[in-house]
Amino acid sequence: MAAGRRIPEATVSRLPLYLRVLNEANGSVQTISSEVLALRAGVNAAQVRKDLSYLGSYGTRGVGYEVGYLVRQINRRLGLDGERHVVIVGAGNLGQALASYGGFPGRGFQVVAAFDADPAKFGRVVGPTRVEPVSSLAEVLRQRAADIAVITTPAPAAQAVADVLVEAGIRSILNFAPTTVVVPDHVALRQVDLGIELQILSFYQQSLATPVAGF
Amino acid sequence: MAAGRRIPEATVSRLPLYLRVLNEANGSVQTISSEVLALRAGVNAAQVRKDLSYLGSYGTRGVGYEVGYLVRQINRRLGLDGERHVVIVGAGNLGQALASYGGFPGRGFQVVAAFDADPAKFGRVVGPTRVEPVSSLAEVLRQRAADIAVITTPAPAAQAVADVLVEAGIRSILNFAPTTVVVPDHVALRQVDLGIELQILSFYQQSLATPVAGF
DNA sequence: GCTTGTGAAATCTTTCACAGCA
DNA sequence: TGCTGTGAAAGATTTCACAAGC
Repeated sequence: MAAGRRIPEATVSRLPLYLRVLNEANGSVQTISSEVLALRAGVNAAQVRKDLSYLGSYGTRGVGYEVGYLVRQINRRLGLDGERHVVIVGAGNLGQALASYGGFPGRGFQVVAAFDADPAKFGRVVGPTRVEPVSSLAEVLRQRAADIAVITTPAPAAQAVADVLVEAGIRSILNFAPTTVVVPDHVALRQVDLGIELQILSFYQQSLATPVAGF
Repeated sequence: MAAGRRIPEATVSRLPLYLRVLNEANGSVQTISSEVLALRAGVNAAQVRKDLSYLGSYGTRGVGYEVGYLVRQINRRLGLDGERHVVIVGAGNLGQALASYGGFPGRGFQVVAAFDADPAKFGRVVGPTRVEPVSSLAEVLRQRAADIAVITTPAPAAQAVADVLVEAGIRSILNFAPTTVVVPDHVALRQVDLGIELQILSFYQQSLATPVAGF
């Protein structure tokens, strides 16, 4: 009954997590209950049920959710049906790491190109492809029907790269450069700052330490 | 007046973002208004003011916030005063990328060791250190007074590594392996799954595409 | 006049609790 | 009986709007 509704942002951010748990469980079990799924995902069971209810009524009362079927529904709803072509701009350490990242192929993401501004890196093998000059970006993007671009350049280059990507017609950008880039409304943008993760962790650590009274 | 209160989780997750903007602005201006800070951080100005009010009343009405002073207050509140020693477990591509990640040194994080299970990698230079055998983990952790551990191993090894880390007395863990690890309550844990970022991006892209009517 | 700091309102998210169905 | 699906309650977060202060 909730099937047609808009999915809350908080739910969207948890669906990939459920997907991960479901894929790990797949093969060993046919069905999974909200309770088990919640336990493995580290959330509350009611939350799992509410989240999944936004996709539709895909569970069976008294039984649980059919794993394979649920995986397909979540994938469909996240827009992860087909294979997606990813290009990586910036073949430094992080770019190389992502190009050969194990978590991509199994999830439908295929790295089809990697770029860098440094001629010394041209031709070097990174993951399933080779480094190409950033000047050929626009052309290669079209040739290989790229869907998603990942920016792993140093911060000062990020905005210029984003501009070229947008100009070349890319619609999704994942930015790992530790600086904010601005894109037009029709481009989906997600920013990830690895340094920030460590800073937040520091706060958690501190707030765990402060009120401790156990012995 | 709000200075002593508990800081909401949502606020904590934005403070590092403000820190980034402030550090970029530092030097070129003395003070910054909530409006400018909000614009550059991509949030609402009222939100910036409310967030900063949890730290105390550090702004000046009619003027704004003194940049250097605000940076120090945020750092202090996040527990980022001193230098923190980071060890990286798993010297694959991602581990190497993090070891030489530019975003760490300027933020007070120093990589003091890197480990791997593969003897072929022992001694290899990664960032400011060399790869050591994971069997020496506990000993090295204590020797170099490590504060934070980053797990960049393949998924199957992550839990075992986390167990060793906890046993060796580490109090903060950042896990990049695409699997959930479990640690005792007194350990601060943060999980980052790079694949999930791409999946969420796919959803955004799709939801942008769906209701479009512009021309 | 300009910008902060903050109650109060609006909105979003989580959790509860139980009816409904296999 | 067991587990989903979901209204309704509780809680958290965001936004508004304006008094207070430089």
